[in-house]
Amino acid sequence: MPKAYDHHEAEEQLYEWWESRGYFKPETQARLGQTRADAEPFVISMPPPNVTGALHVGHALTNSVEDMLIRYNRMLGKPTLWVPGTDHAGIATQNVVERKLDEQGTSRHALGRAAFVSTVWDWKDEYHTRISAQQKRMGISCDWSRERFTLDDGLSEAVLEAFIRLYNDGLIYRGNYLVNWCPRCGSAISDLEVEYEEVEGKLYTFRYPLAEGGYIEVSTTRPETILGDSAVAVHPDDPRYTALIGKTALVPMLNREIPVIADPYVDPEFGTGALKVTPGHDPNDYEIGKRHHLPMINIMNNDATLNEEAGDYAGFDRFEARRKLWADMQDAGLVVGEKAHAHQVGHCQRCNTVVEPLLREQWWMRTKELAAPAIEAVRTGAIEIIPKRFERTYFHWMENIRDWCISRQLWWGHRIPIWYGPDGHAFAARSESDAQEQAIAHYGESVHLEQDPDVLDTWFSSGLWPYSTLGWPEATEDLETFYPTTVLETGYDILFFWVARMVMLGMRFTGEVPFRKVYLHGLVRVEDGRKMSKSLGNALDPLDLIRDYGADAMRFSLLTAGTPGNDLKLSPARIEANRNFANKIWNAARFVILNLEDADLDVTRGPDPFDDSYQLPPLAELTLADRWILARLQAVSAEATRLIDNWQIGEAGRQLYEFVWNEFCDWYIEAAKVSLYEGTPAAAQSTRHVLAYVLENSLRLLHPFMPFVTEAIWQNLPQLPSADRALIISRWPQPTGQEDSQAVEDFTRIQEIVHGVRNVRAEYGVEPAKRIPVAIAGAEFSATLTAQLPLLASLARLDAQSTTIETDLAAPEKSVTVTTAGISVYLPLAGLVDLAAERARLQKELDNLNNMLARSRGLLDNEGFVNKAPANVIERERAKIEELVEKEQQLRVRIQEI
RNA sequence: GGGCGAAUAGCUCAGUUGGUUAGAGCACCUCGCUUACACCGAGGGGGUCAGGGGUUCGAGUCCCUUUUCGCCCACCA
Repeated sequence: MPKAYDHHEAEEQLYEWWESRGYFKPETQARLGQTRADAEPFVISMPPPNVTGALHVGHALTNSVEDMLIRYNRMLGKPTLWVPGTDHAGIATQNVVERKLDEQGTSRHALGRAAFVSTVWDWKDEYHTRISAQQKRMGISCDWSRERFTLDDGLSEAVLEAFIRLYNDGLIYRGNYLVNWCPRCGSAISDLEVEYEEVEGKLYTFRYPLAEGGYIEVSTTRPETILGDSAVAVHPDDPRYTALIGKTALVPMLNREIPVIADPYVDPEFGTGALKVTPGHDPNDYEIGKRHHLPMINIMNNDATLNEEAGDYAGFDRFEARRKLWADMQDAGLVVGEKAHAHQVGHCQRCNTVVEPLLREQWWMRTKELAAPAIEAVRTGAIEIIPKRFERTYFHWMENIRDWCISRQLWWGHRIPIWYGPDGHAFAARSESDAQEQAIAHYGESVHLEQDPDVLDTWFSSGLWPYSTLGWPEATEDLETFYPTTVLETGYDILFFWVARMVMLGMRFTGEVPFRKVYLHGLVRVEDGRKMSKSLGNALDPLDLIRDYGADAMRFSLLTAGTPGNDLKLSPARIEANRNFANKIWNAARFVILNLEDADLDVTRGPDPFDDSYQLPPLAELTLADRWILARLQAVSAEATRLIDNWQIGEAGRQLYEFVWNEFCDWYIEAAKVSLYEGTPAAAQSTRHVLAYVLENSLRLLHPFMPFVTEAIWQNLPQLPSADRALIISRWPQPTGQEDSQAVEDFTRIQEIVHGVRNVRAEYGVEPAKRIPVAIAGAEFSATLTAQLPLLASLARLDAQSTTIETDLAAPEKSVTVTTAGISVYLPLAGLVDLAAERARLQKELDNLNNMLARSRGLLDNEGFVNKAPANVIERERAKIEELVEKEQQLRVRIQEI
C-alpha cells in the first residue's frame, strides 16, 4: 500500500468492478444470499436530471445522500433498488438547443419540427452520456439496467395512459383562459414557472375621458394595456365616483366606448381609486370582466407585439407601444404624471423574459379533486415529509391549488394525444389509428384528423416517475415488488413542481402513495452564501472536485456540511480537509495491515452466511486500551445507527469522523504500539485482533459515506473478508449492547494524565524526545497505573525505569504537579522549575476548580434541583463534586508545600 | 400581506425528547520529519451562543418580543 491514498487509481476501477459484479442490482443481492427473505425492499427513484447540460454540485448532493441511504440499507440486508434516469426537460432543453441553433445562424423554424426534434435527440444523447459518466464518477450504486428516460417508449406509454384516463374522467379539459405567456418561448407556462421579481417600474397616471365630457383619473403600470381596456371600475361605495357609475368612457387614442362600472374589488385607497379593467391581460381584471360580462379583448400576438386590436399601435413590441402610446397621450393632454413604483413582475423561469398574461386556448388539469387524497396522505402520515416543517408548506400549496396548465407550445416533449375532427371534435387516443376508429364511430365515416400540435408540460411525465419507471401501466413484477417506493429524496425547491404532483398522480393511478418518506435537502451555495450559478462563474464543477480531492471527499463534505432542509455552503477548504480524512483512514489501515502481515490471525466469521462479520474470538489478554476502543466502537456504531435512522445523516458522519480520527488513530493506534512492540505475545495477538476488528467495523460504518476509500482498503485486508466478498455488500455493524464502563473510566483517566503531562512538558519547554521520570501518588488507582505504566510512558514520554508509583508519596522538590481526581503526578523538572510560576499555575487551576465546585454545590444545595432533576443527573453532579473535592485538596496541599 | 429558515470562535458550520466546564474543520500561535500518515503529530489562544423579556431546579436548546439577513407563497392597479 502506498503512503498516500491515490483516489485516481482506486475510484474508477472499483466502480467498474462493483458494477460488473452486479452489486447494484437487487437480483444479485438475492442470488448472493445478501437479503433476508422477510425484509421490506428499500427503493429510491432517482430524481431524473435534466438532459440540458452537465451535472452541478446540487446533483452531487442528491447523489451523495441517496447513495448513502442505498448503501446503508443494502448493508442492512434489505433488497435495495435505486432506479436511475434522466428527464427530457421540455422547455429547458428546447431552449438550450435553440440557443445553439441561433449561434449557428439557424432556428427551429428553419429546420422544421421533425428535423428540430431529431437535433434535440442528438443533444440528449450527448448529454445523457456525459451525465451518466459523471454519475459513475461520483460512485452512485444505482441499477443501470433499469435506467429510464422520460421520453422512452415505456414512459411515453405511461404518459398516454395517464392523459387518456384523466381526460376520460373529466380531469383534463381544454379552455380559453388567461394564461402565463412567455413571448420568447412562444408558449404558455404554468403558475409555478413564473418567477416574480421586484422591478423598479413606474406608476403612470392619466385621464380617462368620459363620453359626456370630463374624465376620471386612473393609474396603471402597463399603459399599453389601455388599448385592451373593457371598463373603468370604481368602488361602489366611493362617494367621489358614485355619480359616474354607468357612464361611458372612451379608450384613449382608440375612442372605443367602455362602461364605468362598480366593483368591490377596487381599493379606493390605492392610486386614484379608479381602476382600468383589462380582462384580456390581467388576472384580476379577468375576474372583474367575468363578473360584469365585459368583452375579453386580446391585444397581443404570441411574440408580444400588438395586434390589430391596438389600432395604430399594431405591430409594435409591447414596450415600444408603451412608450409610443404614452407619448401620444401626453400630446393629447391625457397624462397626469408618472412616478417610480416598485412592483412584482413575473418572469419566465427558463428564459427570464417578462411574462404576459393573455388569453389562449390551453389544456388544463383539474387539480382540486386530485389534491384531496394527496393532502390526506400527508395528514395521516402515510407520507412523511422530512423535515416536518415542509408539511406546512405542502398543505398550504395543496389547499390553495389551482388548475394546472399542462399544454406547451413546444416541439420537444410528449405530444398531446388528442386528434381533432373536421368540426373540431376531440378524440383522445393512443395513436392516430385509434383516433380514426373513434372518429368512424362518431361520424360514421373516416375523416381527416389533425393531432393537437402541443406537447405536455415536462412535469407531467416526471409526475408519473416512481411507477412509470417500474413498468406502469403494465402490471410488471418490478411494480409489484418495488412499489410503493421507500424514500423520495430531493431538494426542497421542487416540492411543488415535482413532489406534490407525484403524490397527486400517484394516488390517482396506483391507489397508493408513491413513496413513504420525502427527505428534502437544502440548496448548495458558495462560501459567500450566494447561489451557485454558471452565469456568476462561481459554480463548482463536481468533476473538478472529484479530480482534485476524490469523490469520497466531495461526498463526505456534502453529507456533513449541513442539516436536512437547510442550505449548505461548500468550500474547497472543507473538501480538502475531508480528502485528508480519506488519507487518514488509508494510513490507519496501512498501520493495521502492516502489523498483521506476519501474524497468523485466526479470523472467524459469523455462522450465518448472511452475516460474515468478523467475530472477535475470546481474548484472554485484552489490554485496557483494547477494551476501551471496543467499548467506544460499540457506542459510536449504536449512535451512528440511531442518527441515520433519525435522518441525521450529517451528524452521523461527523461522529464517525471524530471516532476514527481522534479515538482510533490518535489514541488507540498509539496505545496499540505499546502492546504490539512491548507486550506479551498473547497481548500483542489480542491487540492485532482488536486493531483488525475495529478497522473492519470502521470501514463498514464509513462505507455509505466514503465508498471508494473504504472498499479500496477492504480489498487490501489480508485474511479478513473472503476474496469474493465486497465491502459494498457486507453487513452494517450490529450494536452488541456490550458496554465496558470500567475500561472507559480507566482509559479516560490515563488520557487525562497523558494530556496533563504533555501540557506541562510543552509549557516548560521540555525537549520532545526527552524521557522524563515522574513520581505518581496514585491512591486507589495505583495498581491500575502500575499496570498501565508502559502505556503512560509511551504516550507521555516518561522514563518508566525511574518512575515510581505509590498509593501516597511526597512530592519531590522542585517538581511540577499534574492532578487528576485522586492522582497527583509530579514531574521533577530540575533546573526548569520556577516555584513562583508553578504556584501561580496551580493557583489558577485551583480557582477554576473552585468555580466549578461552587456551581455544582449550588445545584445540590438547591431543593428544586434535588427534588426535580432526574436521578442520573443528580448522581453525576455528586460524583463530580467528589472528584473536584479530591482534586481541590491535592492542589491546595501542593500549593502550600511550595 | 402571510409563512418558513438563519443569527454560536476570525471564517464555514455542528450541537433533535432542556442536564458535565458549548464542539469540529479551516485560519492563528509554540513545538516536533518519534518505524501508519507533514494530506501528519503534540500543546495553545480565541465564544456574555444577535438584543430584551419569560417558563424552569436548570435554557445555545422551550415560549414571547425586537433587530438583521435569506427563502417561499400571495391578484393590489
